[in-house]
Amino acid sequence: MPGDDRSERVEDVLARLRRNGGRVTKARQLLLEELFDRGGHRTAEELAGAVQDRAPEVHLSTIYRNLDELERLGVVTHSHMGHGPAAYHLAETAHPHLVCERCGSTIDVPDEVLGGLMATVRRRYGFAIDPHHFAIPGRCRACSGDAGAPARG
Amino acid sequence: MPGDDRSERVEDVLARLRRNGGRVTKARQLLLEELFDRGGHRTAEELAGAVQDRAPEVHLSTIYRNLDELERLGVVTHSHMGHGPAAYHLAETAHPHLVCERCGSTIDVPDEVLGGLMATVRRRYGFAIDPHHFAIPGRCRACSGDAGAPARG
DNA sequence: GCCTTGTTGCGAACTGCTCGCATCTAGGCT
DNA sequence: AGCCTAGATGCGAGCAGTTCGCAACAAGGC
Repeated sequence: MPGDDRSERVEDVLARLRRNGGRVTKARQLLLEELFDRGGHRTAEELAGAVQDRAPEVHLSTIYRNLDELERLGVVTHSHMGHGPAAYHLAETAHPHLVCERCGSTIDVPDEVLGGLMATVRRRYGFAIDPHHFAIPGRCRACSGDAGAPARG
Repeated sequence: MPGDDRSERVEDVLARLRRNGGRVTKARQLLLEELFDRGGHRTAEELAGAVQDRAPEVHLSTIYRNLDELERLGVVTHSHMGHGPAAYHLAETAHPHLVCERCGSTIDVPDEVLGGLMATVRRRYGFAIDPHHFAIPGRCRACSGDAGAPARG
């Protein structure tokens, strides 16, 4: 079972939190369990929903605050996926995203796909791209095939 | 004077608008003049301000609606520059942007900088990147030099 | 000039997120 | 076990950016 690994990791983060003068609360525990359990990208709202299944009193603003805190600790990061809400995920599993502007589907790509661009931009402009913070918009295979009416501007 | 050229281009768009069953209104005229006159990237609010200098009654929502309309006509596009408001500009002058997450400065780069990435992603995933719709975040030369406290998360 | 229909001004609504504040509680100290 | 204090929470209000509904308005074909 990877569950043990999971709770070990959760404990780990909670310990780090405590060492930094933070406290271990139910909201934090549940949020971390969610994050380590299911991984993937989830919006703050989705995470709040999942946490609220087990502790309905946890407020969305608490989720945001805790995600912020965890981001400061380097445990999670968020990426902006197109026009909608941001997606949060474990920092260690971060990777660039392609998101289709028409159907909304996302494709996870390995870091190395951006390697060339990052090198070029660093060389030419001294600019260090943050490859995970934003999604790369465009049209997926299916949606660039049919030139039909766009699903959204 | 490039003014002649400008008003010619404005007339052109207005004619196209009319041909599509649209009407030429003061708000549209002024907005187009702003866009063709100064170019660059400007937020809806900035454009509204500029238009309102000459016609104070023009409402921000009218600016949004007209920018939408002009986008549908292919005259303007918008890009999302980091966390703030969107930047609108003439479609013909669109180009990718690098924006520094720390100091907010932006660097305009030529399309060809993204050429390699676009080719790779098209080949590997059949995904057609829209290179202008989102800014590429990271750290500019100055801000990646000093590793100091980030100006924002 | 008239009429039709696209456009406008206005404010209210909406989304995604942040803040202020009174209350609560984790957890170190005893 | 109980106390205390500072961090965390719940809640609602607030905010930025944008969209919407609607009655009033006006462009431009007739």
